[in-house]
Amino acid sequence: MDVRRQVLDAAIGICASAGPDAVSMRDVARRSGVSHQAPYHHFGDRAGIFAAISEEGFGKLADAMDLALQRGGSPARSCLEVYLHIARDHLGHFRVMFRSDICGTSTHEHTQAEAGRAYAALEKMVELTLGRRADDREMTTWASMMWSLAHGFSALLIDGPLAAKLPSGLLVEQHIAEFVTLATEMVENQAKLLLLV
Amino acid sequence: MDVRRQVLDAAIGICASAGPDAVSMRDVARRSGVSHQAPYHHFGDRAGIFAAISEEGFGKLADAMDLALQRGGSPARSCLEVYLHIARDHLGHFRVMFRSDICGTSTHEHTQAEAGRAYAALEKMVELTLGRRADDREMTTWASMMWSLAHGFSALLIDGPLAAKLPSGLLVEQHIAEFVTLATEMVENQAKLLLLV
DNA sequence: TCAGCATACTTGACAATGTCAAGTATGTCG
DNA sequence: CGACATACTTGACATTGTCAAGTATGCTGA
Repeated sequence: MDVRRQVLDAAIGICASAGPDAVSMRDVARRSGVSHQAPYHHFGDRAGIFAAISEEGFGKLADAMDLALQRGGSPARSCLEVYLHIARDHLGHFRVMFRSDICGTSTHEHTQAEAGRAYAALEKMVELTLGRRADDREMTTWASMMWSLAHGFSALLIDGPLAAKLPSGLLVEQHIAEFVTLATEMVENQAKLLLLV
Repeated sequence: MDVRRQVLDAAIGICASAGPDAVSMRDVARRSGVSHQAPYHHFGDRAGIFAAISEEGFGKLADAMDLALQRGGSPARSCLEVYLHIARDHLGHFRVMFRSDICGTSTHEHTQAEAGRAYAALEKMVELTLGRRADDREMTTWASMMWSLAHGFSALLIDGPLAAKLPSGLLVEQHIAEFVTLATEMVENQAKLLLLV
């Protein structure tokens, strides 16, 4: 009944199974049992669908990070785990979220708002990890570093050549666990070191 | 005269300016002054062009990393700098190298060989940074971590939302320098710590 | 009650694209 | 000289994104 939702879900499904490039306006319309122009009414153009998927994805990420930080435990570890979890469990969203090229000119307003919420959670996590306030400069550097760890690993594992490089017999889940442990430990050691100086 | 090279360069240029999705067989043929089927002779299909670009890109990366490691200095810092340099200076290649979806089914043989060379350089760098041999398990974890730092940062800075998050007045070059310094220091501290235990 | 209007679509058309099929010209080699 | 590979070209086809113009349905204010 809800055409918008059906079209969106069809697109998300295709993104997860075959990637965003395989999403076609006419195909998602067909799958939703409507005419080839119905999606245009809800999303404007092809980029509009991707912007909507991206918005939803960043929303999920922000919510999950907020929740993880609220729950306590190591902030760095929690956020890394959440990031990887979202990337793997919402592959359709994740594959779109960082493709600004297909989401249209500088993305929609709502999409940027959700991305902003996620970035705010990231900064919160950095502050908790550092154990003190940081100025703009240091905050940006640390946020970039944490984000790079989480995002780089997700990207390389999901669509990149990393999965193929795992030694035989090593499960992906084990590798993820070891990565998260090393990254968390390293980051927290560095934070401690900075407190001492 | 060299149609293959002309087509490839046209495609690389479009990747750099508008992204791989904007590359069209007929367009690159037109730009090269040949018929719309000439590129098919050299590359088989659209994916073939991307596989060739990817091969060239990984080749450049592997060469640059080998050279950097040979030159001495901090291996971690050298490789991070090289990775960022390649990503920014060969944007057309970089945007394709990790898009396995558009490079065809599990990519071409040659492409994988070049990617393998780059990965070997990465492992060499990890070994130098750790200051000792590591078993498969530890090597994979460390390689993932270093690669994630370099790749995540490049991806977020170039096409992701990171560039927009820089505090006003902070140049991209400055941010890169600070990122590299923090990441190098952190990684090397962790390596030292592991040697003590 | 009914005209006016917004919402949620549909049908029809068009240029552009990826790719298959079949041609042609230019070597090169036994 | 003839067989064959290389490097193209011309022609066709289904599919795509999108513009333009229609239609049906529900609300809303006079």
